[in-house]
Amino acid sequence: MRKNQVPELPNHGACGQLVALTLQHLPRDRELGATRRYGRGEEIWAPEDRADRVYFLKTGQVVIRTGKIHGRDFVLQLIEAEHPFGELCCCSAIGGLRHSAAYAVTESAAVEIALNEFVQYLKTHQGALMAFMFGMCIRLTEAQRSTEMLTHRAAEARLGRLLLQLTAARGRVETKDAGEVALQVSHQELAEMAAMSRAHVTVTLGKLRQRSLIRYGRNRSLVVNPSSLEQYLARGPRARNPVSGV
Amino acid sequence: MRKNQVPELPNHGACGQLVALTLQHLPRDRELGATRRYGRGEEIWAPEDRADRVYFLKTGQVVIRTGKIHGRDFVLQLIEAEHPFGELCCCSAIGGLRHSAAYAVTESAAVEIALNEFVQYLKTHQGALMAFMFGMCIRLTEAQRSTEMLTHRAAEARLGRLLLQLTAARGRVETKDAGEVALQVSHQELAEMAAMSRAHVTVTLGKLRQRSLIRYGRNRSLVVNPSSLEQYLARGPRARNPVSGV
DNA sequence: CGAGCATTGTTAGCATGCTAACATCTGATG
DNA sequence: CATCAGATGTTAGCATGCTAACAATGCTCG
Repeated sequence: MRKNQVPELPNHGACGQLVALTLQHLPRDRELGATRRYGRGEEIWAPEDRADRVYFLKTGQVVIRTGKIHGRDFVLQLIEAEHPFGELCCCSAIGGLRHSAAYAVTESAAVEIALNEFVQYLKTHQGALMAFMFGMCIRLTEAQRSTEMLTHRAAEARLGRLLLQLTAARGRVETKDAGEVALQVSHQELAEMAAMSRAHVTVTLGKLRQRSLIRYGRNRSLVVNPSSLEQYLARGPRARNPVSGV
Repeated sequence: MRKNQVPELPNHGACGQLVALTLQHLPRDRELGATRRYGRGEEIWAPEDRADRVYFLKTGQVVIRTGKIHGRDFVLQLIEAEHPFGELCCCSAIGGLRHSAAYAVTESAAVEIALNEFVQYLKTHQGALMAFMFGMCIRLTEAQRSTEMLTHRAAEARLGRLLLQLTAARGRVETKDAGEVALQVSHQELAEMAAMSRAHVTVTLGKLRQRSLIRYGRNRSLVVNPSSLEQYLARGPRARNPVSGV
């Protein structure tokens, strides 16, 4: 009785863009927070810093990692312009500390707001609070997909699922009819997201390319065919024959 | 400049209990949703079901999994009484579908609320919305910790971190002075959370037991010494000597 | 008590990902 | 053009987790 029946709510997949709280929803008059600038690769916070501020990225790109960049740690999240980051409240942070690290990928600027100030703002702006809450739901969904991706131990499964996630989150449509999506990402970056070695990413991508599930080359972006890839992964590791190359 | 300075906000770790929205915050007069009952092991939703309802668990326990229970899938989240689940809004769900599965672990009862009804309630109850938002922050933090745990490929690291997570989330204090925490969990359950095989969980727990980082036995609960374990894991896999047994 | 069942313990052999090292290719830079 | 840095491609050997199967233990229930 709870299967796909008549949709009770319109199903508009991309509505995340519309409802999540972004920089545009904050007051423009600078009464909230102050802008900070970061150079390429600069640390924004470290694991042992207090989680007492929220940021909204104005320009550039920011990456949230599981730990300091020179350790054996991985990427948790990529933040694009306009979006909030560091938004986990002090209460939810373990011991009030970050337990993660944030770095500017490229030269970046972000509005930094003290947590209590931000919470006060949300309390007095119902719409912003609602939007922020929806944004949190979206983040949580993404985090759960990452978790799901990481539970796959086989390289093709893990990397394949990561690609599907990325095409959904930040893909650029390549061919309308074939439904292909282009990604701008290096093997190194994929390795850090999928928690694999760079070498193994290269090898595994090569296998997917042989099967024509993806296309790429030096200096050309990675083009994914999500539906074929999805179908391939759904078949399960057992059902796969080696590529029948000759 | 952003290191540990004077705390700007009180650091009360357990405040999650106080601020997250639970069943207690909903109106008692049943104007919201209806109670449903589930038998032990019964499916509450499947991956292909529409994500158009929110639940609050009244009694029992519920588990959210990455997929149907007989496949090779794993545990995303455990839900205890009073807490909400299925709370990812339709917008954030991919294509409006669940992409996860929920099962009653034990005989359970839950209030089921249509999503639009719930959103409407939040819109008209500022406090509930705020509490719900904080709850989402907590969930997101937990999800990111799970992700971090899964990026560790070595068995001791992954399982050890899972234990630390569990002691923080649902541990029962065993000895006050030694700071030990007891967990009620089977090797099978640990395997499903850490995405390992059951046999390997047994072996790895055995190693941790040999090092006196944990205690357990048939029919006795798993007792963890979080600080020693934390310290042990922080040393890193390379620094470890084999157990100097004799 | 005895049978059945779930949990924990153990092992051999296999599959697969990682490390490390090096090769190739491309674009940028002086 | 020559050089360099970064990205991709490739391989051999090793480390480690998994599969599968079975043993041992303790609880539950007739």
